[in-house]
Amino acid sequence: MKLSTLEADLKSRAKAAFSLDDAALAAFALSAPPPHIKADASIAWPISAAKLLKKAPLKIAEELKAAFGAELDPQAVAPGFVNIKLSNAMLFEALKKLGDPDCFKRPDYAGEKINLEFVSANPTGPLHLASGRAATMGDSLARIWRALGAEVSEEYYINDAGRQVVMLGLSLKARLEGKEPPEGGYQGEYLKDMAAAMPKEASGWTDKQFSEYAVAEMLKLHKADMKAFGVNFDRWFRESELHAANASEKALAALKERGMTYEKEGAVWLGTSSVMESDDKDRVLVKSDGKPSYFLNDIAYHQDKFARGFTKVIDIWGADHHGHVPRMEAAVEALGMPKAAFKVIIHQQVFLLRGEEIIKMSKRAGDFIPLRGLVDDVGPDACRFFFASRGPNTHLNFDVELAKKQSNENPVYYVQYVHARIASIFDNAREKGVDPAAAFDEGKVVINDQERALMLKLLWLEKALADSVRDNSPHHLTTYLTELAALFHSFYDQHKVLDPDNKETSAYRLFLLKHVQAVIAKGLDLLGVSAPQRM
RNA sequence: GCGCCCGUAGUGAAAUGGAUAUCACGGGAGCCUCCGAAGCUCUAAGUGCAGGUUCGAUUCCUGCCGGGCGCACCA
Repeated sequence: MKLSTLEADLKSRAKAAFSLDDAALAAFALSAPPPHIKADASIAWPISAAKLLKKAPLKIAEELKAAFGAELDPQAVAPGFVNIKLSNAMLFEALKKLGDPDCFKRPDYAGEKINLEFVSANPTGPLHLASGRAATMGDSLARIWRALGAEVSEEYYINDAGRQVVMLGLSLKARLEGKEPPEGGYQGEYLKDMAAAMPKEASGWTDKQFSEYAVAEMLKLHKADMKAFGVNFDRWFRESELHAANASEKALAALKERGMTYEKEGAVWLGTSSVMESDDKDRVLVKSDGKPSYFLNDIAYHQDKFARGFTKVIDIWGADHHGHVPRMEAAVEALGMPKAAFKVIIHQQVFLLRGEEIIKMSKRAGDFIPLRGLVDDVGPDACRFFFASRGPNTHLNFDVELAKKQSNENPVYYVQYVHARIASIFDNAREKGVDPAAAFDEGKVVINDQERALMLKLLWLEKALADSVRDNSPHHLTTYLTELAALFHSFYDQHKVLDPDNKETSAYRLFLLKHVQAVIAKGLDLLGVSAPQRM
């Protein structure tokens, strides 16, 4: 029985024993007890239920304990915990369930179609380091949601229309002609490289052709960079697709029809504040020059996403855009979409340090650190594990030199080493003629403390995934994997797996390690990190 | 000024309101005749300040101090 199944089972027993409704049991959860408590799982619910039930917590714990039955060896402990232990048979059964490819699927994710948009950097320069954070978060979350049973489409939005793209084209043209980019153009070296590689006939191109060429080339770069980072987007969505379909006009018409707009001072406004009451002021949809605002285009884009049949539309934005969240939420609601179907995940920004100095990254000024360089230097595994290990709200100062120096001590290797070590043990078993899948008597094996800790830890993977989606962050998974790795390394140091004199123990330990290896591989895969056989 | 985010050991991080605050790097002391030492064991060091709520606060609330970001008919 999986821990989530066990939790549900115990919860329903509590529900029956105290004649309660679901709301009263909202806080009912299994959790891992602190190390000094000799139990496998712990329930703190009796303490929180004391007020509701008007009983002493410990009394509730005693009654809950009575409802659980003896096979879990439940103990009621002050101030009101119930601690349980899993029998060996339960442990083995639960471990075998981990092999099931669908074992993390949850019913509430069945039929969920999620559109997850992230990175979406402007195509005016190479991807810089900070994009690594959004890319890691987005792709890891997508993988985790898929493991839970959702369908996820990873999407990248390309602003390939508007003034910046014109400027990009003009800057490229200038470089081709050996001139400096115009005022407000892009100064970076990458346009010199691009100009150098252009076809001969380019000198006769129109400005529009330069723009299109530059965007197309930049897009190739972004795609290559994301691929090198292990992120595969399902859709690269161009802003120009929206314009070709008159999407902004349609979005505007929809908003007008729903009575959400008004005209003032020659512009068309959306009542994000006055009608929807979720923003601090109303926002312009059509500027007084008659052109759609960026906001309207963005609304059209989100309308398009919903029209494609997604049940959830999620954006990942840097904190520099957090002020836009209320207006976008209001707009989605104004379109008639359910509030809960749209979500913006905000992550704090990444600051780049060069020594003590903070680099103000600017594609225009050409001073920024490309993502590709770091990925090539330290590898995508170390990069992704590094970015994935922090919660979205940490304010991250990224020292490039330090990152290169420290890549050798990145915890990712500590975790990957588990996988490689176990692979090596299985190689060894084969060499010695030991059957790696030999049967053993589950009823007779003696499980030592470290093995028990390992087994339990494997079962808590479920919780790490649940926590990750709850907080929209994969960092719970990196923490979990590091803890699991520590338990393994400690076990490995003290216990020999292959023991020719004790075939039962060997078989049992190989069985255990097979599952440790599988969980490590699964966890790393959900982070987009490789699980090597050798290092 | 208003809004959002952050402040945990020397450094970087972890901890759905739970029990003795966890981990890595760095510091100190040890461990390779034995399946991979990218490892293990031991050790020193921490919740910005002041209140409040609570049986219980790193977590929630208020104020202060310190830092980041945002407050466009730009995209």
